[in-house]
Amino acid sequence: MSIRYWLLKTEPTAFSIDDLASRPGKPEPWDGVRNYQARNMIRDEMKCGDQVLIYHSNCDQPGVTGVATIVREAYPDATAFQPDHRHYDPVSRPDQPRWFVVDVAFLRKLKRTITLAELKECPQLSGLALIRRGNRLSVMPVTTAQWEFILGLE
DNA sequence: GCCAACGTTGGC
DNA sequence: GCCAACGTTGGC
Repeated sequence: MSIRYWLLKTEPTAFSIDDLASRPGKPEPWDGVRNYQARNMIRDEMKCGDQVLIYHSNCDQPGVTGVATIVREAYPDATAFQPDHRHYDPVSRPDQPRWFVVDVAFLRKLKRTITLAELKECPQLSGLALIRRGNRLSVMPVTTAQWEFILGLE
């Protein structure tokens, strides 16, 4: 089975590609995902060696900013167990976790941000969940063709 | 800051 | 199980 490709959204004020780049060799748990569809992909489908596009949302220039790779497969999201944490979920318990993370490691930052506006104009990406109106999914699969096309825009 | 789109909650 | 109310996401 060959590797798969994904896109992960993050708000750069919370965690950005620069944050990831500043911790070379230090994997980061991709925590805080609280959506079942996204959770299922994290828990069931993302594998070590898969590659991910890092996407910045809710910022001046929404778009793809970098590339990372998965270095640890799903394990429980510890932030859900912490009452003081922004992502605390009392229903998720250590003996029966509801939310999961994978660890991602920095690969590279793109030379420029490939903006959402730009991606929207590409008919080759019409099937990508990101550009569908009203889309809120924070984790989504990217096909090999979409992956190569997006990085080809760099 | 606005607001459309979407997901979740909870009364019934 | 329905669905209105509410909260969140996230582009603009």
